[in-house]
Amino acid sequence: MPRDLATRLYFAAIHLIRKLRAEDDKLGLSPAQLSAISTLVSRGEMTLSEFAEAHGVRPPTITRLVQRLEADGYVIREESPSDRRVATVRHTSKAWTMLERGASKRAAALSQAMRALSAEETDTLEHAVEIMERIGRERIEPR
Amino acid sequence: MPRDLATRLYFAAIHLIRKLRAEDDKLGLSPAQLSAISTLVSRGEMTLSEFAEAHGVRPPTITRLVQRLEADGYVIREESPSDRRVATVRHTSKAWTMLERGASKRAAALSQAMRALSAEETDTLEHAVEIMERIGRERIEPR
DNA sequence: TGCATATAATTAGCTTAGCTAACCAAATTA
DNA sequence: TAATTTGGTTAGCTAAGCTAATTATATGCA
Repeated sequence: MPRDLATRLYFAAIHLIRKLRAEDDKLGLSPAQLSAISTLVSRGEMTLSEFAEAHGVRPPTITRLVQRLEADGYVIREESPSDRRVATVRHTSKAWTMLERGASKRAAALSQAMRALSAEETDTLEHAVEIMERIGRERIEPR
Repeated sequence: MPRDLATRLYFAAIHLIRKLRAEDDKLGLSPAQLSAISTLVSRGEMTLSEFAEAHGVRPPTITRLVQRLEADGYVIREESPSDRRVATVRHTSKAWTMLERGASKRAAALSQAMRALSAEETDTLEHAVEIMERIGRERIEPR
């Protein structure tokens, strides 16, 4: 197994997420929908192109995702008055409420594992999450 | 945005992964295939049921995934001699080589972000990854 | 022994998420 | 004004996930 930090972080993140996915099923949202909503909530209103970039997918994928999320009441689409080609999206209060509800489910699912952590380990994780959040927001340029 | 640690860790992990996904495309493997291979490599030979559980999917999904991975030369299936219902899987050297190759791609993609980290932040991340790896291996019981 | 039940995996058939290519409509530029 | 560029959508495909039903082998018990 490759041992560089980037790779270990990557696979640790993947496996952790796959573990928790079952919990999210109970919210009635797919992983992609949940991830998209969390991006929108943390970054605020965006155009569809910006949303696609932030979510890491191609435009057609965002078009369909937003159609679904709008139909389900999690986001609102608006046409830009200045440029009629452009559409913007923002989240609804329902989206926020849903994330809150999911938070308690995930916390419950992780509570056993989390309880076993020392205060020092919790601090480490806390700090690491800040770093990961920062990296996750950065743009990685294609080569 | 909900602010408990479990949720922040979860979304930070999701967004980080989605960022790096484009890199993995170049390996010619889907995220699910890559994740499955990394699980198999780190845990060693397993039955299909165990593999499904470890990978976090239902049996039919593993059946198809393994068919694909076997056809592509990343895993080998074997029938259990003691119980003819059971099949086991293990990874090939090709799987290992591919992970190595992916590691350098990811490292390159992250290098910009990683270079910006202080030694102390790298340490924090290193330690946090160990914790995440541990949590990721634990079984989360359904309720 | 022999039948009933349990277990491991597969097959069938569905939905969602991703992609590229092709397209439409609005904005910009020559 | 015509040509080009840009933002988004449509069409059509593949892969990954699911549940329900099926097949084949093991196990348990009368």
